[in-house]
Amino acid sequence: MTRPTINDVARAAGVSKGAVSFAFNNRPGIAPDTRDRILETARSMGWTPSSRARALSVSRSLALGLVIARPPETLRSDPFFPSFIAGVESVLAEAGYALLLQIVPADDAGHASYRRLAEQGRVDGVLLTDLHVDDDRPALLAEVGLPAVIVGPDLGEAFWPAVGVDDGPGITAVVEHLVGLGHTSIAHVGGPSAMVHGRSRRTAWAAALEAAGLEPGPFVEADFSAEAGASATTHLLDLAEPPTAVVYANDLMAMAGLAVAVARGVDVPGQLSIAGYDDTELAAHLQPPLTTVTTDVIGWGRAAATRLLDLVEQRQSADVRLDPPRLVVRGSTGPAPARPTT
Amino acid sequence: MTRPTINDVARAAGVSKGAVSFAFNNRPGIAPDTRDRILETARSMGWTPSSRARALSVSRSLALGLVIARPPETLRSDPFFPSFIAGVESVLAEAGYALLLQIVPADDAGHASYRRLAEQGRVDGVLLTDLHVDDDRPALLAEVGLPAVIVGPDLGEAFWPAVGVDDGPGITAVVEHLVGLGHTSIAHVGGPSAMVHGRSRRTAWAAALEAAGLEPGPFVEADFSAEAGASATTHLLDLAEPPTAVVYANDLMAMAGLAVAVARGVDVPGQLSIAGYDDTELAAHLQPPLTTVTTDVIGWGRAAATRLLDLVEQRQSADVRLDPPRLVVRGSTGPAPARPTT
DNA sequence: TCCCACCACTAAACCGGTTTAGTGACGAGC
DNA sequence: GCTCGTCACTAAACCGGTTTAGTGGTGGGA
Repeated sequence: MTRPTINDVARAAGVSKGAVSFAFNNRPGIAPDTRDRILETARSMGWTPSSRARALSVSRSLALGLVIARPPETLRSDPFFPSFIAGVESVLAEAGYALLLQIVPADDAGHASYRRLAEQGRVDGVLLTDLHVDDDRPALLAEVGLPAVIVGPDLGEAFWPAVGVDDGPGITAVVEHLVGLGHTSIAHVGGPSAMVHGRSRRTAWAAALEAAGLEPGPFVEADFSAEAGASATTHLLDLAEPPTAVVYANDLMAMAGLAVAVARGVDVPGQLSIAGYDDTELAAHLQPPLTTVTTDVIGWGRAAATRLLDLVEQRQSADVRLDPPRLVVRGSTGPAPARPTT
Repeated sequence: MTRPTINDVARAAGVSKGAVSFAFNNRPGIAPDTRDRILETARSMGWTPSSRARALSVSRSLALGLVIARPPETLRSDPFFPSFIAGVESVLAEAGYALLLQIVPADDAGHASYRRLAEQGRVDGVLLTDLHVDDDRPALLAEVGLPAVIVGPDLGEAFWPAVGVDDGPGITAVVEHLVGLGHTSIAHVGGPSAMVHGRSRRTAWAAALEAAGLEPGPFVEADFSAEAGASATTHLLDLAEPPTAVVYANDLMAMAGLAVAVARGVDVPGQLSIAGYDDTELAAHLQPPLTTVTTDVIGWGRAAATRLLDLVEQRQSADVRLDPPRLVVRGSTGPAPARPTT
């Protein structure tokens, strides 16, 4: 009943365990028919090398880590991670690696988790997400000697390579779309400016407005949550001169904002155009359906995993090109109203 | 630079490596002051036992597995897993275990993944989610000798223990709430009847109607997706005698259904009451806000992890009581219209 | 005083692979 | 005929812990 070991296979095939190992990792020094005999014996006994033993002898864990330091509530509605992980997984499975996932309270941004993973030698490298503007995790990882790949736009100054689509062009496309519809007062409800993807979207929004020769519209900093999206929207609609269009940093805030507008009797898109970011499943099924930006998150996961594997296995890695974010126009955006909403 | 090993610590403390191991796993046979000296030496050298080496010598992986066999698209909007995993994680971290996550295409329900995890000895046990009515994974896991805990309602007949709140009472509460509002034609848009949590919700709905002395309302089988929720709703509203209330098996379908109703000019809740299940973050921020059912998913994750740990460590495990699902009444449900919608 | 039990600790085996050093057989070259 | 190199393989060390068997010293009881 107990799993066979390499010794059992060696004995059954009448060779030394070294030979079995050689045959399995097809290295030279084993005659073709001996190799075949060994592999066939192993197959018939149902033997697969124990990753525990392998990990110890090759001094690697054969596992990568992903630490998500966030309160689970904000994770519940995040459309990013499942797809991202699926992409990561598809690469790791092929390479014989496993993914270790930790979801921890946001307290210390997961520092303790990273430290533990490194000290215990649980993983050979980690993926770094949700990067903050002055994130000290890269330094921490450099200190404990854990290779990492930053998931998100490349900041240039980083210790580690970054993989990710720049979200700027997506926001730019949204703004250009709205400008094309005649809007001149385009607001932005952003994520926390302490977070990289909060800041980069805001920057792109501001830059696109400037490029179009428009005044910067009103900006409200929120935190990607529905609650914050709703109150930001209330705030915007209460302005003396409310914007005719709002670009939200994610779908969740946009959807909550849409509900607020509807509840106040503001016609969308007649009086107010609304755009999100993420292309959540629900976005297409709202009333009106939400104009938003879609990204190839699975491909992103694949790219990040590939890059990190190259890093831990000390391979040279090719630069991957990811599909840029793509604007999806739906019913929540329309021509600017003839005169400002009253 | 390279991590110290137990040998380095032993040498530095002037003892054998066995003594260091004893001190760390506080077993008898080490004098208190010797123990203190060893621990202090280890601390000052920053030594932590390598989980690779530990795993090999104790013949356990010190890791549990979670395989999610679903297309990532349907996972994107699933509010369950992040919270669930957070709960699991909180227990595992304390016990020194790690969580191995695999998200794989739905092809073979993850059979290959389970087999691989077992053969390679990657994990000591797995959590089984998304159980199908005639699921063969329990048999597979029994065959490969991998302990498991089924996440979901206990079916009684299973090979392995099950942990999870019964979702029946939640649906029952929704139906009773609607009956109390005077509804007599209450429809259900369910999940796939091939899935346990699809079937159990439908059964609860039918039973609650019968208990209230009502005719079974119309039922549409869907697949938990927004798309399916929308078309099911269209179908229901097209009936000669449309229902005055619809109970959806999850929030996503309910929200899509709500949008369909609004688009058709059906007043919610004036002409049609709508209820979901999950208490998604967005539910409270729709217009009208969605009546739904909330569950303590984090506690659920904790309970499942605890149970599985007890199983792999061969401990007796106490039966945990989970908070039952709780009805959250919001604006999408209201008194039944005086006469059927026309 | 001698014996025994017990305590604190060490030496070595073990987990199951990978990897290095070494060995015997065989053929080629001078 | 002897040496050398190569091939196919084996024996043993090694990864870094845990665990078992064994050992020396001390105290108590007869």
